Amino acid sequence: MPYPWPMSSPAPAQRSTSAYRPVSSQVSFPAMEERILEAWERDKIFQRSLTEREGLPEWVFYEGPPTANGKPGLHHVISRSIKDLFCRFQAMRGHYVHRKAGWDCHGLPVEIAVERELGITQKSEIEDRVGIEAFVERCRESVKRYVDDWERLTDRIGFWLDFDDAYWTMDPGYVETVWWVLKQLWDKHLLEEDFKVVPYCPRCGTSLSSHEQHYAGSYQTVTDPSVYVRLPLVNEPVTALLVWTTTPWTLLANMAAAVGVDITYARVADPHIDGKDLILARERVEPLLGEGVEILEELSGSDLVGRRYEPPFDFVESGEVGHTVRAGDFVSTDEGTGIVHLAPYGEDDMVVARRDGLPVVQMIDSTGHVVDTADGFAGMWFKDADERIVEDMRARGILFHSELYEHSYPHCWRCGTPLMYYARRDWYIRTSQLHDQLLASNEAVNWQPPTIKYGRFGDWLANNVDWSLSRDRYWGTPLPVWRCEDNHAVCVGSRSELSELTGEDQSELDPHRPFVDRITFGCPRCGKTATRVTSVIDAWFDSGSMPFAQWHYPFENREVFQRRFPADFISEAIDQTRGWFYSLLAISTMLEGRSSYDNVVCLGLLVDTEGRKMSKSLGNVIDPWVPIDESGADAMRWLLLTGGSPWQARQIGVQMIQESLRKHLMTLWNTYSFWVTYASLEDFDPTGLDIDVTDRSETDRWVLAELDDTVRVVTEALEGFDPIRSGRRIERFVDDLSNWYVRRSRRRFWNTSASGSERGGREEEGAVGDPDTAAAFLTLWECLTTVARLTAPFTPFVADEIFTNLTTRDDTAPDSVHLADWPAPDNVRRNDELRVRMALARKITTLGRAARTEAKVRVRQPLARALVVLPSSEAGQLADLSSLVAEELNVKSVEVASGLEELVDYTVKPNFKTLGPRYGKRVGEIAKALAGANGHALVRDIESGRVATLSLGDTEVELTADDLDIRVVGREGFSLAQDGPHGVALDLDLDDELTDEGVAREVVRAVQDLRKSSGLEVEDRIELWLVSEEPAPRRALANHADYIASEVLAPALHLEAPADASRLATDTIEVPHGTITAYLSAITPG
RNA sequence: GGGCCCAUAGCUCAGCUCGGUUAGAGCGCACCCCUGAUAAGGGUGAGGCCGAUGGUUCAAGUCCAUCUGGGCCCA
Repeated sequence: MPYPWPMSSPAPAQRSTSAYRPVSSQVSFPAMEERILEAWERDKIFQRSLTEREGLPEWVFYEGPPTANGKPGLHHVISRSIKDLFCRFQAMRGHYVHRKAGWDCHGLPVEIAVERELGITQKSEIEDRVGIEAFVERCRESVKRYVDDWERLTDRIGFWLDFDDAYWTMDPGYVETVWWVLKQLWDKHLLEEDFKVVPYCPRCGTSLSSHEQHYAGSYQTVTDPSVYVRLPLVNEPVTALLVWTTTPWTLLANMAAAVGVDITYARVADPHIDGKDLILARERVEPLLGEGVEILEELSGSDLVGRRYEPPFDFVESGEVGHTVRAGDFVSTDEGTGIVHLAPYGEDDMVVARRDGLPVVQMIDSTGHVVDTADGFAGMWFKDADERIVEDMRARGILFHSELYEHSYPHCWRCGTPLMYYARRDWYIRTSQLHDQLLASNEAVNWQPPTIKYGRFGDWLANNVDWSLSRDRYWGTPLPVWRCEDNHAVCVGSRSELSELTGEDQSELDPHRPFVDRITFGCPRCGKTATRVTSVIDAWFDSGSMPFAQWHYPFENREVFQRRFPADFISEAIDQTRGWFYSLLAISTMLEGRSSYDNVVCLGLLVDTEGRKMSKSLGNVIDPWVPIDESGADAMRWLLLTGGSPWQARQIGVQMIQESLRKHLMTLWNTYSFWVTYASLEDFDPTGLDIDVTDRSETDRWVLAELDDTVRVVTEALEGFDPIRSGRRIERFVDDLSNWYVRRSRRRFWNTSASGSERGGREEEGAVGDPDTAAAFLTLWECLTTVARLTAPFTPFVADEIFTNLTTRDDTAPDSVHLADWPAPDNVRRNDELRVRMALARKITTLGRAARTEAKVRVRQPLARALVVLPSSEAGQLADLSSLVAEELNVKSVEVASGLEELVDYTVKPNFKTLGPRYGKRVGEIAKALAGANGHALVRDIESGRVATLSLGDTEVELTADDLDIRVVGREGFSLAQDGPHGVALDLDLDDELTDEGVAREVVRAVQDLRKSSGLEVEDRIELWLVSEEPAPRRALANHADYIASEVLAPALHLEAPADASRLATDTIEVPHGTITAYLSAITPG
């Protein structure tokens, strides 16, 4: 049998009842994953993970629909992995977990991509040059363009999602449900038209909702002119109002100036122009003009109200009240001058304009350019006009001061154009009326991490403003409102309703522009022709309607909707707080009076190794296919899911993924490979084998106790949506399994393997002669199959590879780990006492190794004794495990030291945890007293079970073992490895016997090396010659010939030189007091 | 300007909910071991005033306040 086996193994579910799939310790994870994907596909494992769990309680997951108009990046992998993790976990926990895919199709991002393709720079070109129908058709194509990439990546990383039954927000059925949702709101008077100042993107030609405006990255730091302008009073030309603005272009449309009626103003001399005065808030005099400026007169705000000033530009007719001072309660003296210039570009401004009847004249058109009537500025881009406006005012002497001002300013979240605030008529959802209900809905949601709930998200809800719904665009769900010339409006909630209104069958209607725009009908109230308002709606409203619209509810699937509302679980990145998390919550609160999700895992952003957020524009996005092809999806998932808090911004690099492969997955794989290698040699079959846990060795019982603890911790952590705690526990267990259990138990697995391959006829199948060997095989098998199930939600591929292979002989086992049940805790395995004892044994071992390192004595050299210092209460714990410790340290005996008091000192410190509450402030005195006390005497008292007493001047303090923290310290000249109350010293005296044994082990090692370098297989027999000139090595060889022969599988061992050494493999071995030369050749069977 | 988050070893991160006097892991580094898991693996060690200051407390990486720096969100 060749070893290692080639990796041309068959794919998983091709079961054989006779043999395990060979496992190489050198494995290509990406290739293995590809094979498993094929097997899943072939055996329909995903479908069966659903059908086989039909009837179980549902655990409802909602997929947040991505817009597939770009390639998915690594930051998408993390959220898809998290979704998959909890879905798989809950499925194995005994739930039916439906996983319907979804695609977000509508909206500005799609339109902008198409505009770029078509070279469109002006919104008007869409209607004039391209035509709405053709444009919309391009949009429809564009959203499908990257769907393949998304499906491929989703599939490759093992995120099970039902793409065949995906919802598309552009489907007529989906749109119809959205119309139905809107109609519900209409009937509740929550959908209304209103005239407001809104953030408006002049390039896209549409207003933005507040959550779009506040979308991640939309605020950018920009430098704008900050100007102070003189507005001379008409009947008192020597005096000018001083106003401040950072948007000079708004001055073109100045309509009035506002003051606070309760603010005190001051008239001061204009420092730049002799004989002229300025008026500004008294509090602003010093910050703006410096100290020591003489106040010529104090005025109250109300004194100023009504006074007329000369406008900065004469494009706006003053009328009755234009260009006069108005009262405004929003005026503050925190910055500026305390006098606010009013223009139709601010919410506050418009309130005053409406109240006082100010002249509202738009000086900027809807494309962001200055209108024709503005002589000298006409046609300029509004931001570009700033500079010329400043110069113009400077030339006319009304500019008091100008400087550059750095501040953050909102930009269009998709095209990057600076936004304008613009007074417009738009459609709104009155979410602000639902303030309390929204907060109540949020109250019932479990947020992970919890801080979002009352922090970022709660704040957002508390400051909720009406949802600006309408967009003057083309590719979106059309707002289903028709209106006649008398302003009678009808909201249409379904296609059948539209059929009734029009008297024509509209069931086949494509509910998009321009088709819906062509539909008109007689107004039900007045009979005049009603046409649709041209707006489409915010695409966030589409995705927020998905709990309803993904099922085309209520037109179909009423029962399905009931069953799958609300979701148990959703997860997206933190940038969705104002996006999907909000739209879902708002819509379901309005319709169902509650949140549409119970648990939400909110992910942090991925940042690159320089701490910058990964984004397309920075070009620092990691292509997920690179790590997938290099290290595999499991390694990537493991790192993303367990390598740090998913909700914290994290730095990720490709080399970290390789590390996670090597460190964790390879350890697991090697352990698995180890089992399969020897189980194959032994023909071991665990099926039906049952060895009572209590009948197994201490090491077996220990590892099963650790396994049981792992099951408990991982289950609890995943129930609480904590992937990091569960991942760490799995990682630790795999490490324990590999580096302690397997290392300690290795020999038990090849106990009989020397004869295994020579057995002519196979014995009873699956029989392993030695019960201890069988117990070891079974124990490791139980650990591996259980770990496979625990890690299945994290690393679905390697878990399935391990699980299917290890259960290959069990016809009753599921065909995939993903069809298996989650492991349950087992009280028979549970053994915390043993876990504590083993921890102690490992601690002593660690100290022993440190002592060896210190003494520079290699582990192969046996030593007579290890002397262990530990509290007497622990001596019993070590007793059963001392042979294990002796073996690990290669010492003949482990002795608990007594009478070592001359060799060690003790430092005794108080255990503050117990003494603190009892003695409070006096704890310090106790510590001081202990430091000066006789350590040996105290320890003697404690060790002998007496209560130690300590005198604190006036009081006696009684101390038990629990109250003291005793640490050993090696006395000078005595080498002792120590940690806390534990210490290990080694007896370094070597007699001939020990030395000889060391020589023997050195020889074994060298011969094993030689076997290997000669290309022998592990089970090959050899003929061996060992020769030395010196007496000491010769004695060692003679004494240990049998041991050496059996260790290196040398039935023929000669302690003399071979007759003809020319064709033999050879090596010279350095040993104490001489050298040994070894020659070997393989014994050919037969 | 306001809110939230973060700051722990050279690097990437745990620990903080619930305070206990010796703060952990991996990577990297140094030295060593193992050689029947082997293009692996293991051990030992060096490396931290836990961002700063102040407070609460017998006791603070952990709780509170302020500040600094970084990030995110908002005005």
